[in-house]
Amino acid sequence: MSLSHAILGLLDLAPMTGYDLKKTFDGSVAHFWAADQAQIYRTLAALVDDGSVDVRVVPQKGRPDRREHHITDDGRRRLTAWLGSPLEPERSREPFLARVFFAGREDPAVARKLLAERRAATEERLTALRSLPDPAGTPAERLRTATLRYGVRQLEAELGWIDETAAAL
Amino acid sequence: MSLSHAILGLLDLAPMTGYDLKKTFDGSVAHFWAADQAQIYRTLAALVDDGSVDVRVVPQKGRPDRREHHITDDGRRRLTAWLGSPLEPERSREPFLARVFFAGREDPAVARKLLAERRAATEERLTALRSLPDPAGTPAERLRTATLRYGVRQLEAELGWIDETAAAL
DNA sequence: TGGGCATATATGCGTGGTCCTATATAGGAC
DNA sequence: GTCCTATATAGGACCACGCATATATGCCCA
Repeated sequence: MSLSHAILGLLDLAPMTGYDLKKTFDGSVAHFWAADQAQIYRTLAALVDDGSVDVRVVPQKGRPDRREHHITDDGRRRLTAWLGSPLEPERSREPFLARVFFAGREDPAVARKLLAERRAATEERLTALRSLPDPAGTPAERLRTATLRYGVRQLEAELGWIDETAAAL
Repeated sequence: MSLSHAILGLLDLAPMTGYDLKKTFDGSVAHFWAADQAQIYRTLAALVDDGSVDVRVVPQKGRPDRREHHITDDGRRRLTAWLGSPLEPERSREPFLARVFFAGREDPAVARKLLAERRAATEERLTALRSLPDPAGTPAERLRTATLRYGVRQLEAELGWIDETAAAL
């Protein structure tokens, strides 16, 4: 359940409503974490239950009240514990590679189409990543922008592999 | 539900029991797909239900009967349809990058430890990948080994990023 | 007046998936 | 004799998640 930790991390930067969190996930952390709106609200409720977060209702005129979620000391402790805990082994799951692996039973055109489609998608994601601001500031900011550079490197490596593989067909 | 397609793909290469499939997932396709044993049996049952696969029971002495699963013509059609269908957009979920992103609130030692741990894990996976045989044979075999080279490229890119990022701390 | 968009929260349903445990048998190690 | 490993299958509990949908309101634009 890394989503709860990601939420704690974001609430540590600033108190937010579920709605704010959704926008943040879709914006500044989309390159490494996608979150469903319903799941955000559910996880938020669980975090309130276990005391990691508390809610302050801010009335608004003309709009539903903001239920602003603030991280608690307990929440900060859990965040710190997570950041210091050993890395969980990641289990791979890459549908694209699965297709490549099995594409051999089809006409060569299928594999070519696969690679071409992926190339387009990868290029698109690369432009999206590169257009994001990359100012190196405080150490904390540098770590955050490093996650963007990670994406750029991975995508560039992928383009290289696609071209090599397509050429070998 | 890519697992069902991965299973169909493997059964297209050779008929197998659930047990065989588990070994295959842990072995030759582990670099791009991890599968839980219970989930394999459940998915296999679903594939039998929808006619993609049929079972031939092969009695054995001293061991439980082999329930050998064979792909049917319907199954082959579904496999082909999947291989030709448009790529699903992949939603990212990278716990490691999430940690890096939020590590800024901690002592610099935390980020350093994070990168060092990841470096070791990445290096380990690289050696595992490189030790696998890589003979270019038929076009189908070349596509399968291409998925290994994909992993090598990604891991190498990651090592580069880790070193760059660690140096910038 | 009506439509579309932004703000804001929440439930229900289904499903894919992980972990744990149970069952059955044989061979080899200690 | 007991324990471990390999072969082989499967159910139960639980969980995180994705998608669809509902509700409420105010603003702007046509």
